[in-house]
Amino acid sequence: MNARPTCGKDTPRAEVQRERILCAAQKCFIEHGFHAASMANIAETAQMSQGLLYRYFESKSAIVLAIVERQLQEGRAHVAELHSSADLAASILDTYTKWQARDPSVFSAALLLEMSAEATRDPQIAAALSSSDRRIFADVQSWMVRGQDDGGLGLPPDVAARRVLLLEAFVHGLAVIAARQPDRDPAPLREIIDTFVSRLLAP
Amino acid sequence: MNARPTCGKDTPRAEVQRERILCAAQKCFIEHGFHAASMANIAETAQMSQGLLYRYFESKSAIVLAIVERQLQEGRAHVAELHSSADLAASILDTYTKWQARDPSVFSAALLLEMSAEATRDPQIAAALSSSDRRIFADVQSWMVRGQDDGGLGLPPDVAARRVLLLEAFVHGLAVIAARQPDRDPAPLREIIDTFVSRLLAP
Amino acid sequence: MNARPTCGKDTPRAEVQRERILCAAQKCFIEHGFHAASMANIAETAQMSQGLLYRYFESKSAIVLAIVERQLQEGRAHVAELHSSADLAASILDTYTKWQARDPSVFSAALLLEMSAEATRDPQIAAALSSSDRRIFADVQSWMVRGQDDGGLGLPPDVAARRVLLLEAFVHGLAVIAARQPDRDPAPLREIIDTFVSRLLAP
Amino acid sequence: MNARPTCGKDTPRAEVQRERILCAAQKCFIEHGFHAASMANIAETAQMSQGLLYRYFESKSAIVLAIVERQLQEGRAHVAELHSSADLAASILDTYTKWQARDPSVFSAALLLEMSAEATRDPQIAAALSSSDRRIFADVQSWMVRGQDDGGLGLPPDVAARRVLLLEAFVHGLAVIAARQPDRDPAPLREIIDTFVSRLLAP
DNA sequence: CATGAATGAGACTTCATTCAT
DNA sequence: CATGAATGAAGTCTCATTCAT
Repeated sequence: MNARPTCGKDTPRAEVQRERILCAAQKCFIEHGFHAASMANIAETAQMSQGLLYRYFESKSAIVLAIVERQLQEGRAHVAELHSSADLAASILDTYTKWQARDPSVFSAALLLEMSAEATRDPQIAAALSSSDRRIFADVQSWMVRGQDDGGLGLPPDVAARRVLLLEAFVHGLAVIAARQPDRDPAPLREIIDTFVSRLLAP
Repeated sequence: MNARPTCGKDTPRAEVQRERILCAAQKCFIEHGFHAASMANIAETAQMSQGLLYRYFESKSAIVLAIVERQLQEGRAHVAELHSSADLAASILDTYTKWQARDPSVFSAALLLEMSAEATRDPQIAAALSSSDRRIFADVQSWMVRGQDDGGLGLPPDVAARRVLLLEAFVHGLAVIAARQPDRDPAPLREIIDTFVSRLLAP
Repeated sequence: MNARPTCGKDTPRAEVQRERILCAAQKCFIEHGFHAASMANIAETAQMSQGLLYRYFESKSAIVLAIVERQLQEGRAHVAELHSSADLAASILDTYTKWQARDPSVFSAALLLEMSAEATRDPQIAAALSSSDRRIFADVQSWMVRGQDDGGLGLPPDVAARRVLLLEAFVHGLAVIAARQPDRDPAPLREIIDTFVSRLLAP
Repeated sequence: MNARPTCGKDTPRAEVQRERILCAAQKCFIEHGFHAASMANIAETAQMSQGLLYRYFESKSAIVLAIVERQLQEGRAHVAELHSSADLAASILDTYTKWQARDPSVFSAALLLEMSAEATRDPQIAAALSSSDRRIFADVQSWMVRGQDDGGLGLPPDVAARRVLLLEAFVHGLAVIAARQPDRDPAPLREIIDTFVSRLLAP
């Protein structure tokens, strides 16, 4: 019954292998999408046999979920930087630029969108996204509420809540634009980001 | 409730069949995603044999492409209504509400996102989206440029361009939010849409 | 979701195909056992593609179950002949002889044993066997209870019940012997069957 | 409850390991069947690595064969007790009761049946069963032939041979009944065993 | 025009077995 | 002696596509 009786340990080896698999999987998922990417694909990219994948992950959907959570973590990290940043606009622009460049190393607009679409159908993914979104929301809101001498914006909670939502929509919208318009001139983007941010932060 | 709400057009026989297939396909794609939906699925939903699908479409990906173009058309129709609307905010809210409700009749946030992600990988889809986006962009921009006595905003072209982009990002971002947060209270959304629109249209 | 939307019909064609598959499956199961026989095996024996098997049976275990029920039916038919037979002993000997000869056409001692063992683990098979056994038990018992002028034995029900059980054990035991001792001289078998039957039918 | 009830023999190291493996294998085979039980399963149950299994057994089928021989030995031991027993009927009833209870400690009706079915296909198993059966046959026969003052039955060899066969069929038949009818009331069994034995031993 | 039976490739997954450590 | 990571073949099942009817 139990496929991995003595393996689940957090031995460094196992962790390295999981990383290798997740790296490969991320690459494949970005390149082909969650469904079109095959385990054969992932195994080849990770330079291991297909069978070995199953020593470290119970199923393909477990890998998908791990990648989803990984992306969410990276997203949260970005956001953390973001609101600690002196220059919110620069940070958003940086994110957008990476999305548009399709740098497969870390972050991916396509994955963000596919994850979001998949959340519509897969309850596990929906739960992961929901939990992550709530955490990010709270983080950003608390930043906006914090006093200005603490690096915050000093907004009342209800106002902050609305602005977080506004920001969330805008940033996610940039992901859609990055995916759909890889050749777009980034200059106007810089401008609208600046506009948006300055108006967002205005009282 | 009715499976084919927009299908009853008075078209020659072949066109009717294509419509039936596309309606079925749309339903299936929304429900399962482009890859997870099968031809068997579509045929069953369209109440016809699988073989017949191939008389009207060369392959599954041809159906996908047709659906993509269909969605884009519907999107353009929405946008046309939208900027002719006296109340832009109400129109956006209406769209968002349908997205969140997952009304399978016409429009789908999940499909919008999956299409956008897929554009990253499939050149045909990318081309379709790009062409459609450009057309929408031009439409909306020309509306903004048009004089206020013509129902426009009377903005200079370069300013209009930036605002279109801003609007595009915002609306697409709402699709992401609708997909990821099906249980979210829509009240704050109404507020931020109002805020956004009023500031957007402001000079 | 539904793999065979318009197929389950009892068209003659479908019935023929199901028969072909079951014939092939029976042969394979007898030859290799339920688990060791593969779908590839069955498909090849039935001279069709593996995929086609799934148009007529939902899964391998559905085929196994169908074969189990088929064997049980054949068993019941044998039993029906058996107790209508003027010569019970000859009928049992005939069954034993077929078992020992491993005639793969209809009946199989190996399958009977494997089924019985599998009933220990698979609830569906257990249910099928249990239901069939009960029916056979009742049939034979009612024969024994029936008056002698009706071709029965005229036994009281409780006595009949014990004799049916005794007979059941003996016949199943012959299946084990047939499986384990393919080269055994059948002569002593004839004798013990005669002995057993004559003592069984004695008052 | 204890996983290795009969394992604690005082043997050199290697023998102890083999025993551990065989005990684990027996448990797994009873629980899942010969084919469905995996080496991973056995290793886990034996609390050792999979690799180690191969130090003591050449292959899975070697383990299967060893288990078969083990069961046969236990069977012979039972039979030895049996015919030395003052009360044959009680001994058979005891065996049947254990079979029906599916006491995993030593003996298993399911394994007996699966072994017998497998003998139909695997020559090695067939040979093992055949040899064991012959030995048991001779044992029991010689007991029946022995004089009554020696604890035997004092039967002539040819009569004895037929009675052994009869007994063999009956006892194996009980195994089938035990496997197929786990919920059967054991009372009638006691009665038919008594009947059978008393008539068997009668001259 | 329409059907749906049929195919073959390929998907995910399991497993007996080997081997470096 | 012992481990458990690794492999590759094989298993079950799905699916886009074709074709005789």
